[in-house]
Amino acid sequence: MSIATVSRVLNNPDLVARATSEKVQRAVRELGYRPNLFAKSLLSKRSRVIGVSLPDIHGEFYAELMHAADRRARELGYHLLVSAGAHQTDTDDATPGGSFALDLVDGLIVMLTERSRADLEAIANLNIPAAVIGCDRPGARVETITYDNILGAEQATEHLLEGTPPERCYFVGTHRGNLDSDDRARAFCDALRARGHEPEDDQVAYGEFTFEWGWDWATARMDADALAGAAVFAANDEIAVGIANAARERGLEMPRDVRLVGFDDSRICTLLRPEISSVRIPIPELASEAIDALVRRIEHPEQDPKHTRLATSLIVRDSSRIGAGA
Amino acid sequence: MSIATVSRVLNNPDLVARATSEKVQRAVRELGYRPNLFAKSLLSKRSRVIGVSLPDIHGEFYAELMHAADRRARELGYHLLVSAGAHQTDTDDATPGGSFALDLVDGLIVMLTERSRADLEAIANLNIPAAVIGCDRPGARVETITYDNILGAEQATEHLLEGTPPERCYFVGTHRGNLDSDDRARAFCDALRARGHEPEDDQVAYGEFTFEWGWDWATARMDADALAGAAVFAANDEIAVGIANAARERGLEMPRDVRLVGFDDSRICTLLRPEISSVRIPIPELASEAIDALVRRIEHPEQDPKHTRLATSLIVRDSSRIGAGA
DNA sequence: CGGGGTGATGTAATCGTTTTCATCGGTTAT
DNA sequence: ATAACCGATGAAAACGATTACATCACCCCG
Repeated sequence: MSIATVSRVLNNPDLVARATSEKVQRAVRELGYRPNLFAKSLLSKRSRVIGVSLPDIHGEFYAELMHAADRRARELGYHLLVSAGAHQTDTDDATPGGSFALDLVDGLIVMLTERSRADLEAIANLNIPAAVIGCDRPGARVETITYDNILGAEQATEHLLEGTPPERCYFVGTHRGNLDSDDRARAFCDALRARGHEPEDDQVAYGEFTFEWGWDWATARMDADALAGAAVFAANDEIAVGIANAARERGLEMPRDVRLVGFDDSRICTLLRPEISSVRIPIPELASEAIDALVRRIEHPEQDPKHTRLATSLIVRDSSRIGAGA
Repeated sequence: MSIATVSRVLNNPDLVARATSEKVQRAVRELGYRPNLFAKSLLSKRSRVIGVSLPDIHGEFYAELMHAADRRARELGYHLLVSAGAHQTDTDDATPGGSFALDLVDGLIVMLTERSRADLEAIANLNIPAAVIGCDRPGARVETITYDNILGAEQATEHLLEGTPPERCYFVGTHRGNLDSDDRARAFCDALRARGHEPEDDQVAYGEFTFEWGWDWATARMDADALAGAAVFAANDEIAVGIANAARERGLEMPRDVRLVGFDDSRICTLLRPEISSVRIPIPELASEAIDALVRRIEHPEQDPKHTRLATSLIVRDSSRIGAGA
C-alpha cells in the first residue's frame, strides 16, 4: 500500500479496487487513523471553519443565534469560531474581526448593530467570504441577512393605534445610531404620520437597551404628566419590562391604563403578568440563513451575493390587548 | 533573502542582523505578508484553538460563560471553537465533542450537567488536554472547575430557615441526575436535618428547569394545602419565577405569605417585583479559570491537573427578606 | 599567517496530506 | 500478433512554513 492509495480510499473510493479498499478501510479502523486536518487545510486552503463576530455575546438573543448557527453549520460540515465583543474591544479597529484569526477561517459572519462602526465596505474589503447580519445596503458586496424592523415596528404601532389615539403613543428607543432602534423609531413615526399626526418630540425617546432606562423613562413621564391612557412601544423587551414595572408601581395596570409592546419576543415576555406583547425575530432562521449564505459564498464565489430580509411578526399578548383589561 | 531568513525575522529576530531584519520587516509590511497558519500548525501541531462543548447554548448563563471565556482566551492568544448542544444531539456517542474537530483543537472545555452522560473518564480518555466545568471527582485526570452548589444551597436554606420552620420549607428541583439540582437538593435536606427535621417526601420535588414546572408545582401545592407561610428554594430562577407568578395569581404576596429563593442570579431576578433572592454563580471567573486551567494543561502537560471550586454567594432580595412584608 | 571561533545566511529536510503523472499488467480490437 | 486502451497502483511534487545543519566571511589570537 502506498500513501497515495490510502488517500484515494478516503477521498475517491471509486478510483481504487474493491479488495484494496476494504483492506485499507480495515487498517484505518484498527489503527484509529485520522487524517491530519492541518495538512489537509494547507493543501486545500480550506479549514471548514466559520468565524462569527458578534457585537457582544450577551443575553439570550446571541445565545439563540449561536445555537442555531452552530446547528446549521454542523449540518454542512463546518465549525464555528466565535469572537465575542470584537467590535467594542478593538478600540478603533474599524474592521470587525480584526483580532480574528482571519486566515484560519473560510468565511466570516458579522452581526452589526451600530451605524458608524464596521461598515459593510470594510467587511467586503477583507476579501474573505462574508455574511452580515442586521445591516444591509443595496448592492453591498457581501451577503446580508436582515430582519424586517420596519415591518415589525409598523405592525406594533398599528396595533397600538387601533385602541389609542396617535398623540398618546410613545416610542422608547436606545441611543441614536443603533440600527435596530433607528429603524423602529422611523417606522413608528411613519405610522403616526399615516394617521395624519406628526409625532411630537417627546413621543420618541432615546436611551439604552436596559431595564433601568425603561423605568426611568416611565417614571419621568409619569412625573411630567399621566401615563394613563397611553400606549408605549419599546425598542426591546428589557426596556418594556422597566416601563411595566414603573407603571405598576404607580398603580397603573396593563392593558387597562397603559398598553405596552416590546421587541425581540424574549423569554421574559411570557414570564411576566400580564404577558408582554412583542415583535418576534425569527432567530433560528436568521442564523441558519446566514450560514447558508456564507457557505454558498465560500463554495460558489462566482455567484452574486444575495440580500435576504426575514419577516418579523407581532405577538399580541395581554399587555396591549384591546379590551383585555382587568 | 532566503525564506529561512524571513522566518527567523518573524520568530527569532535576534538571530538575524539588524539591517537585514529591518529590510525584511519593511517588505513584510508592504506586501502585507501573513504567515500561513495551516503550515504553522502542520509543523507545530498546535492551532491555538480551544474547543468549547456546552450541553446547550441557551439562556444567558451560557452566553455569559462564552463571553468571559472568549475574552480570556483572546488574552492568551487562543480562539474558541464552539460546539453547542453536542451532548444531546450525539445520540449515544458518550464522548462529548464526539462530532468535534478534535484534531483541530489544542484542548477541550466541556461543561457537564448530567450525571450519566459523558463521564469524566471518557473525556480523559480522549487523550487531549481538557478542562471540565460543573463536575468534579477527586483524582480525575482532567482539570475541573466547579462552583460550590452545596455552599450556595446551604446559605439559601439557612436563610429560609431563619424565618420559617423546617417543615414549611420546600425544594423544587429539576429531574434527578442533574448534577446541579441533585447537589442543591442534598444541601437543602442536610440543612433541614441539621435543625433536627427529617425532610418529608413532599418537601423535595423533581421536575424540569422551566417556568412551567415552577408554576405547576406551586399550583398543585396550593391545591393540596396552603402555600402561605412556606419558604421555597427553587433550583433555578426560571422555576422560581413560575412559583412567584402562580403564588401571586392566588393572592399570595412575597415575602409576606411566601418566601422564595432561586439559583443563578440571572437577569430576571431584578426585573420582577419584588426582586427575587438568588444564589450567584461567578460565571466570569468560572470561564476564565477554565481557560487558564486548560491553557496550563496545554502548555505544561507534565503538571498534575488541578481541581478548582469557586464559591457561590446568596444574594438576598425582597422575595425572601424577613420583615420586608408589604 | 593560518586555525578556530563567531555571527549571519543559505540549503534542504520535514510536517501529512492531495494530486498529477508514470508505470504496468491485462484486455480488447484490428 | 500488435497496437491501443484501461483500471489500479506507486512515485514524486506540491502546499508554506520551521529548523538543524552546512557554509561562508570575518576577526582575533597565537
